[in-house]
Amino acid sequence: MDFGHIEAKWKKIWADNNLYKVEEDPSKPKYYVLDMFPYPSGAGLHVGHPLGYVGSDIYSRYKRMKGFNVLHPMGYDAFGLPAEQYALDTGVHPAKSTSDNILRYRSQLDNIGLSFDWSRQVRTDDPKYYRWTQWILLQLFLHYYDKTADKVYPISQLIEIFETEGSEGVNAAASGHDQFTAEQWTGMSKTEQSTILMNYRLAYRKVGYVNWCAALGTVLANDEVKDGLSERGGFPVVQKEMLQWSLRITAYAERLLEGMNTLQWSESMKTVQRNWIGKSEGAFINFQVVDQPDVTIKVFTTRPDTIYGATFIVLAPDHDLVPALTSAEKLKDVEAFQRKAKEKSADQRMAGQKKPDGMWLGTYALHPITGDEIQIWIADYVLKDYGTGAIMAVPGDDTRDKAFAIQYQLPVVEVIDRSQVPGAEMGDREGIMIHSDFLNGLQVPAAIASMLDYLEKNNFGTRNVEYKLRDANFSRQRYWGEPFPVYYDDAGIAHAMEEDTLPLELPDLDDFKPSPDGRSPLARLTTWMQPYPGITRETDTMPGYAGSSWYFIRYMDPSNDQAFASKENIDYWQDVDLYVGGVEHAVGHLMYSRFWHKFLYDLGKVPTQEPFKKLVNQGMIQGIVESVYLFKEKNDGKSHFISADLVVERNIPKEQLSAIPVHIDFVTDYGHPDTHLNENGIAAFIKWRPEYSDALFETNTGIHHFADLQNVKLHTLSEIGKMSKRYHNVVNPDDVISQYGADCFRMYEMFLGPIEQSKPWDTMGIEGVNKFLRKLWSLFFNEQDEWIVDHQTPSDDAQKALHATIKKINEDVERFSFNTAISQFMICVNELRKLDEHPAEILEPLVRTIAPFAPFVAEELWQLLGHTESVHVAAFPDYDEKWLVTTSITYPVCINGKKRGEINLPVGTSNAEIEKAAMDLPEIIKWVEGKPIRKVVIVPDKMINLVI
RNA sequence: GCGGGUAUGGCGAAAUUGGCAGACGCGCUAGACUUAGGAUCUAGUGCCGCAAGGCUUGGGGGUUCAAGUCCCUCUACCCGCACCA
Repeated sequence: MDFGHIEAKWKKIWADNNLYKVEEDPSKPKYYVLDMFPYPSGAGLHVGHPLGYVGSDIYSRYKRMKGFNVLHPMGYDAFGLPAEQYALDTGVHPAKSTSDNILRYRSQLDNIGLSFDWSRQVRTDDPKYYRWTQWILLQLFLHYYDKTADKVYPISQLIEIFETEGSEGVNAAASGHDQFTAEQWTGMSKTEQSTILMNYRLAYRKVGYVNWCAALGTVLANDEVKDGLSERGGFPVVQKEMLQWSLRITAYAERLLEGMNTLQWSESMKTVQRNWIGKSEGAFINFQVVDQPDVTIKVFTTRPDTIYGATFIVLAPDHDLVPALTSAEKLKDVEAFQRKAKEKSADQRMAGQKKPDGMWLGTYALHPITGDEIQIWIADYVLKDYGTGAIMAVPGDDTRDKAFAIQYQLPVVEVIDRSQVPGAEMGDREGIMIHSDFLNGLQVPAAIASMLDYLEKNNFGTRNVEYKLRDANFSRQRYWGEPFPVYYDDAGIAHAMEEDTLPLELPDLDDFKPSPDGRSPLARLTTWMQPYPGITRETDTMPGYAGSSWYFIRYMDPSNDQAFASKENIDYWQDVDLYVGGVEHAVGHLMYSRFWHKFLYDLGKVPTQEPFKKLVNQGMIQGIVESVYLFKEKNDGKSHFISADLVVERNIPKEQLSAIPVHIDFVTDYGHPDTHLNENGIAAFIKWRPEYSDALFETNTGIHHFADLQNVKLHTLSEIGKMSKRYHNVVNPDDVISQYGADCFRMYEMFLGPIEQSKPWDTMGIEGVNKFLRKLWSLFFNEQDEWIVDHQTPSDDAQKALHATIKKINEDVERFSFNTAISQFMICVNELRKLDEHPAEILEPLVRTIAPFAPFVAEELWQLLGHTESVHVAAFPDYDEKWLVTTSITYPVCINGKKRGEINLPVGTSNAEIEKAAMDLPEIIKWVEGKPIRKVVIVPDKMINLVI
């Protein structure tokens, strides 16, 4: 079998015939299988990337053969930080490097034999594409969200309301709560009006604290920041006040939460999104300030029932009311505290978790119910941007408040008795209220309800729902992204560009480096920034997730220049039936896409509320990281390596050693616990890293100098880790394919284990799949390479093997269990080889069954079987029950659940006969030893159990 | 700390509804063929035991005629969020 020849041949024929091109066809049911499109990074694909692609490809091919009209497209997420960062690293213009990388990706993807309809390819950096990204952004800019109707309306409609009724009747998602009459509105200047409208637009510009990453020279969204570092590159991120574009995703918080209930996503994926949205229900409660009747502090709490335990108030250090609430004698100290708090990085604040830091403002508030005077504090454990930035502290039932109260010796009042609830802890919604006046004796949930009613009836507060979800920052001070289709007039008022002037193309720029001062590279191009007097363009660009938030719709109608996709095509393809991609997009891409999709739904542009019905998260393929140990400090001035087994033996602390990742091609037992460098390996290592040319190697045969290596085995440290250039363990699919063929590569990736699971790339097992493919081939050709398929009548056993396989493959593919499907193929082929039959009647449907998995070999065999049409447009075979029915069943006979014998009985034997036959078995008689049988359980077609 | 997940041979794993645990593959062992090999084929391979047999799905307990699967509990590891009021 010459797979290289076969693959080259069919790749060409498929491309020449547009085999995988798909048209809208109302006569067939549609099915949309989508892969997350890749960033075309310079590193190319490694064997981990195609894991999901192969899975979705098998499913697509299977669905196609099952009669579905399958949309299975691919494209490139070409804009954004990764592409630009690569361009910066290499000094090549992003447009060029991106195009080069795309060519490389394409060739790698083609090598795997993926059935993408390339005529539908999209590139987010193509002006024909980002024209519509800009168009959607404009729609966001030109609409606001009405919370009463749960719908979006044009901003022009909001202006009409303001002109006729003022802000009174407006219940919209907004940044502020402006209150004005119609007269006041019409009396405002254009600038004032524009500022107010910005508070309502779904895409808006606002001054605020943002995640500024100086090393990357740009602002980042919350999901792009991990533990105070940028997700990309791991650079420090600080809070900086800047004028920025944002998207009002918070308007959709509740719908994003609710929509999840209809989705077939993994529980963990849904949980991550739910946590990110972070809904909590509770109440705002107002606290009057003593001696300042016109000042109230509004706190948010989810536990209004504990209000009798509220013994002090805590504000965030940067809360707006702090200056007004600080007494004269405390002013200096408070200001110093505020400065200190502001300087603290995220890390330091986390360290402060154990030791709360706070200060009394010197003033008091009135407890709304008891009328007690309680102290007002600031503390860094209260965050400005959650709730109201102020809390009522209940040290009796909140661990943080309690720690704080102990630290500063503030009063503690217990309000819940949990002595009757074993295992319940502070903060749990269990127990009985105490020291709480009319709530006393109530269970916590009842007390919450009762207190909410009480607060609202007496105007002490109102019910409220809070979300952790923040509006998404949408400005990047970078070159490689979509320009904003907006301009500013001389008054600084933002205006939407006219739709028919789109796209606003990204100008060519040679110096695209970010600037450390936060100005976008585009600002250097003054002729572009100010094309006409009185018009200034936005020089920030959109973030990476802009183009990826809607690309799946563009595939439905990729070359449309009248709309982002035609209504007919969207109505036909509807939504993505199956989306395959990595878990790393849990809160970024998947959240933004759902948000944009819901917005487009509200505009009446798409027919579904959710874009991705079913989501499968493929695992990562990990690499084996091999390292050699080097002592960090040895006083002889030489590098001193030590074998990993000695490190364990002598229990050498890891701090004294550094592990240096090594290339492993020159080592014998790749990836196994006893992996080592032998003499040749060490020689190769020294050649590769000449700085170690006079190193010493300590092994269990003593200390060796490089010059006199003999019988040396330097054991390495084998760990499972990321596949990365750094660890010299990247496996390129092209290399695997050239050695074993694409079909073998595809099947092996699937055979490795369940698709959702992460697993190390272990080359040992690939031989098994390779062997299987050769065995498959040997059903068609003998050792002399002669065609041996005949037209004899197949045996019943052969029929049974085939039809059992078809049935199992059907079930396994439907539930995405490709590893078990491949096992079944192996069983089937072994069976047929044993039977030594080669009937076309069996082999023809077998080829069709295996075609989604091994498209090249199947196609070749299909042609050899005399077909002129591709196997990939043939029908997936149906199995025939008649070959699967059995005439007799072998029952295991158990005594008390333990198998003691076996009995073969014809189908349809009555229970009484089965029972009698079982008890007459000699083994059973031996085991029963005449003891009475208490009970006989017969599970139909399964087993017989006797209870003695 | 909160939330989610996982745990099965030497290894990757299977067991779809509570019904013969370990399919399939790797590795290993023995044998055949051999220009002596990282090829191919055949057989064996969970553990203990000479055997009969016993034990076995992270540990402990429970429900059931029957538990990898259901319930309780403990442990370890992985992932996400993290002063969210």
